[in-house]
Amino acid sequence: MEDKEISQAVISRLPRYFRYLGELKDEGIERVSSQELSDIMRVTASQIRQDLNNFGGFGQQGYGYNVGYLYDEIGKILGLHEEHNLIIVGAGHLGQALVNYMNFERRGFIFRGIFDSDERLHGTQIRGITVRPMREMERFVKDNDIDIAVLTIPKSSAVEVAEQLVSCGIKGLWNFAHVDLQVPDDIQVENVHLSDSLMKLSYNLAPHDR
Amino acid sequence: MEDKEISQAVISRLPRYFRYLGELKDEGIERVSSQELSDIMRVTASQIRQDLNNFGGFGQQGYGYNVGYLYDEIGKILGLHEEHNLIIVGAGHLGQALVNYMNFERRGFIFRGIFDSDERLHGTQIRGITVRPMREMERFVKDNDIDIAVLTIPKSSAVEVAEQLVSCGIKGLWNFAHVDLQVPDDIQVENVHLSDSLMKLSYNLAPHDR
DNA sequence: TAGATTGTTAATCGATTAACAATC
DNA sequence: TAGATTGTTAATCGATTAACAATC
Repeated sequence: MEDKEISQAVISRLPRYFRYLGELKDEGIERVSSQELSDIMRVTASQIRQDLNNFGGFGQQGYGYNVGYLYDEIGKILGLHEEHNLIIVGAGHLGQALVNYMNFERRGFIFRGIFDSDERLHGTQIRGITVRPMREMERFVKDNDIDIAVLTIPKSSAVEVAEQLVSCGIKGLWNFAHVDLQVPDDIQVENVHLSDSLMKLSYNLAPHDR
Repeated sequence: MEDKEISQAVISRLPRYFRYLGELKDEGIERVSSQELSDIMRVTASQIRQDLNNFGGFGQQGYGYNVGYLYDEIGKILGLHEEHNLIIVGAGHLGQALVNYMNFERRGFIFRGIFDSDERLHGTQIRGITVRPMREMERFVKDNDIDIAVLTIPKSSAVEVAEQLVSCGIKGLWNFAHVDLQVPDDIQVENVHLSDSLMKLSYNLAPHDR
C-alpha cells in the first residue's frame, strides 16, 4: 500500500499512537484532532499529522480523526490484524516471564513452543506449553509456521541459535541476548538490551546534565 | 566535567561502545583505532570519534585509543564506577526475572528490596531478598539510600506508585509498565515498553518494506 | 457559508558523515 | 622524519516544526 520507505523513527512512534488511541476509544471518545492528541501525548500536532500521512489520509479537514478508525488502521499497519506464531528459546526466568505475560496473546502474538538446552526442564510446562529440547527446534519452526523466535538465552549461545533459526526459515528475531546478531537483510531483528537501557538511566542520574 | 548538553542519541550509543570495548579488552587487545572499531561495530568511524569527543579527547593521534582506558572512561561516564541501590516494585514473573539476572549486580546495580501488593508473597524470598508489603516502600527508600525503582507492576497502579516514589525522593524510575509516567523534570524515567518493541518487529515483518 | 482542521510544502533544526589540519 | 590517526570544522543528510492552501 505504501511507496517510499518509512523511517524507523516514525515506526517507533506508531505503537504509542496506538496505545493512546486505544485509551481514547475505551473512554468512548469518537473523534480527536491532531491538536488534542498533541496535548495528551506531548508531541507536536505537526509531527502527528506528518507521521500519519506517511500511510495515507486518515483524517478529515475540519473534523479531525475518527478514533476507532484510526486505531484500527494503525493496528493493521503494525500487523496486529493477523496472528503471529512465536517460539521462546530459553526457558529461564525471563523466558517464563514473557510466556506468562498475557497481553502479547491479546494482540495476536501466540506462543507455540518453548525450547531449552537444560534437559531437566524438558517435558515441564509453562502456562500449558511444553518445554522441548533444542534439537527439536528446527523441525518445530518448519512444521508450525513460526514467524518470530524470542531469544532469552545467554549471549554465548545466541549467535549459534540465531543461525539455526535463520537456516530453517524464521523471519523475525526478538533478541534479549546481549549481543548483536548478524543476519541476512531479509531477517528482522528487534533487540531488547536491558542492561543498555539501565546504563542509559544511570547516565541520566549522574550529575552531568543540568 | 562537561559543558554543553549531550544528546540522548549519543548517550544511547555509549553502552554499545562499552560492550564492544569490554570484549576487545577480554581478548587482550590493547589499542584500537576508530576505523577498526567502525569495522567491528558497523557504524562510521566519524561517528565514533564525534561521539567520544563529546566527553573529551580519549585518543591519541597516530595511535588510536587505548582499549582499557577508554573502557574505564566510558564506564565512568555511564556512572558504573559507583554502586546504585535499587528496589523492585512488583514481584511477578518479570520482577523475579530481573532480580535473578545477576549481570546487573556485576555492573553495580544492587537490588536492595522487593515490594508487592499481594500479601501471599510477603515474607517470601527471591534470591535471598524478602518481598515486603507496599506500605513499607516509602520508609525503605528513605532509609536505604535507594536511587532507582524498577516498576514491574500493571499500568493500572504504576502512575500512583510512581507518585509515591517521587514524593519519597527517588531519582530514577526504570519503568516496565505500559504507561507514560508524568514526573518532575529532575526525575529520570527510562521506559522499557516490551509490547511496543514487539509491535515494531511485527511492522518490519509485514510486506510493506522491500 | 464560516470555522475548523487536515494534508502537504517549505523552513528550521539537529544529527551524521566527510574532510583535513593538528599532532603523536 | 614519515605515517597514522585523532580532534574538529564544514558539508550533507534526514527529521522535526511551522505555515498555509485545500477542503470538509
